[in-house]
Amino acid sequence: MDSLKAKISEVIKKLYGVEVPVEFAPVPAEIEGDYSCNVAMRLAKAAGKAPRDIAAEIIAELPTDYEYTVAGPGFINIAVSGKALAGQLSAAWTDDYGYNQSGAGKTAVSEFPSTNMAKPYSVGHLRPGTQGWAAKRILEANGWKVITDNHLGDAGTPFGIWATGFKRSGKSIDEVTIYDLGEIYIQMKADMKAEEAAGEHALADSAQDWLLKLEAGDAEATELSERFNKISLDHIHGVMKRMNLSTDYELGESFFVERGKALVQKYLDEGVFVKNEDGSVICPLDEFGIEVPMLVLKSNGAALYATTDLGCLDYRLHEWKADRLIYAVGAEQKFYFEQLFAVAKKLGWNAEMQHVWFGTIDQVGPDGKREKMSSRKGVVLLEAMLDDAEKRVRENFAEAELADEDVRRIATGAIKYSDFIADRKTGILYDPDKIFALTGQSGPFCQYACVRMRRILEKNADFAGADFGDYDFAAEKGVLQKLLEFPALVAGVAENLEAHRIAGYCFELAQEMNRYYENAPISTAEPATKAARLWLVARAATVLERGLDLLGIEIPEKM
RNA sequence: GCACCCGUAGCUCAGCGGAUUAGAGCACUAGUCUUCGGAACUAGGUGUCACAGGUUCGAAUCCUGUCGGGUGUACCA
Repeated sequence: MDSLKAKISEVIKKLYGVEVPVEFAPVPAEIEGDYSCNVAMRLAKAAGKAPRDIAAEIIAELPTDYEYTVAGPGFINIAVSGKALAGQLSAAWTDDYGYNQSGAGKTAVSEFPSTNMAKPYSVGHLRPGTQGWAAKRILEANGWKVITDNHLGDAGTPFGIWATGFKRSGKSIDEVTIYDLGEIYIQMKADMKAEEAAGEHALADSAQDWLLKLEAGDAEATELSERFNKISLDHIHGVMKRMNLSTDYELGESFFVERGKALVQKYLDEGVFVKNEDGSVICPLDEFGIEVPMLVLKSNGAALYATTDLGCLDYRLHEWKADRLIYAVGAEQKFYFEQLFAVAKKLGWNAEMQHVWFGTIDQVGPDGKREKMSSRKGVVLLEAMLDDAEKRVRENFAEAELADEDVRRIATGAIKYSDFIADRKTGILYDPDKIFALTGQSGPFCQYACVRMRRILEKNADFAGADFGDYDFAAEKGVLQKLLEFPALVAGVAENLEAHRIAGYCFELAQEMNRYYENAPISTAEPATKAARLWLVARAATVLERGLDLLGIEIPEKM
């Protein structure tokens, strides 16, 4: 089809002397043709002619390998035979079909899930993980080298709050679990809020003290921090393993404290940053149209998120030589990242910096209204969600006698896919019955389609690769068109990291296959037909698996 | 106040630079099949695409305004 596009461009240039982007779109089922092209309408104004007349003129110049019709207001509809489509797929097929090398030689860093070590892994950290992982896989499919880094929240105020609350609780460090620590943290946050409202600040001061002690290398603070971090990290690793997520690095905030502070001093000396009377340091951003300057050092001299993030940014750009930085973080931090990226620009740091933000996870509140999930309202923990998902899978697939690993694959497949149904910018409504749905547009539906294809291929393995003569591929047109779309889709989502378009594609392909089986029997077909159909199924299976892989969704052995 | 995001079917959401009769899933109803794996497939929609203007041969899509919801707005992360 690419050669036809080029030919159309050529004809347009010859006839009208202009260049117009030529794209093909699928045609609605009721209308004759397989692809439609709207160039005639785009040309109408420049050419000063009616779109339908232009379409006719263009068609007269085109090769006769295809059938053309002028439809509607001036679409050129192109009819392609199934055989021609099969020929195209065959010609385009390689071992890495769907992938490309547009990012070859370039390095990206994808930051996720940036877990807050103060609390147990909650549903709130679900999206950073799924979206950040998809960003990594999508870029890799486009030839990028991708470094992943879990930017752990292991420094800053949370430690101070933790330490203060922990000492107050009187608990033993050898007994506390991540759940205890999470409760302590949440209680402390509430108490501090009440304290602030009362005009007091004993707890806040204590938290700041602990923080300063830690940064100064105080022995007790260091030990507490290490113990807390180990408990938290073990927990995070456990949950990530169940989700089949991992990162190459876990350079937490604490790793960047010194680097960040040194940078602040450096740019303070150079006059880029400004010191306030109270001792805090800011970076003015007026020239970027941002009225609120970025605070890069607290008045007491302690680092804050911006300090460590600046150090981190510097590290990624200059140590890892990154060309592109991806931050999979919620929408609440949009303004923060606008500031951060502006600071980087001001410092002359050049790289593509992208905040891959996403909407909140909402729930239905007691009043029946949709509201944001939050710790105070009783947050759903990811471990509990995974347990629930696995329980539902076991119940629903009781007859299949699934292996534990397959149960896990299906459960996480359902959870992950639900995150990719909508555009990442759209908030998600947490509804367990919908997330764990096994029918309709869901992860299990797609996984099932893969398993089914694999089984068909296995059972008919002896026919694979056999000659399929002059089979017409008439029944396969829908699937073939879908398969031919895949490479452009993978390339198309690389810029804005729109994983939901991959998810939609996987569903459509799975659905297309289900329709296909209805009227195209395989095992009972004539040898040539059978070989042809197995050839198609093998390719569809590969594409569907690759699509799901980009979303981090695994395929179970059986289900 | 200002900035950003959003408003599409009963519900949850697609609709990528404007284009053929605005789609999918869920739910509901009725069918199909002696099932290569039925968790399937087929059929069934009277939607002021929040509202009002504008640009255009053509607007859910672009522009302006209004209303409604969400998020953010320096010592939290």
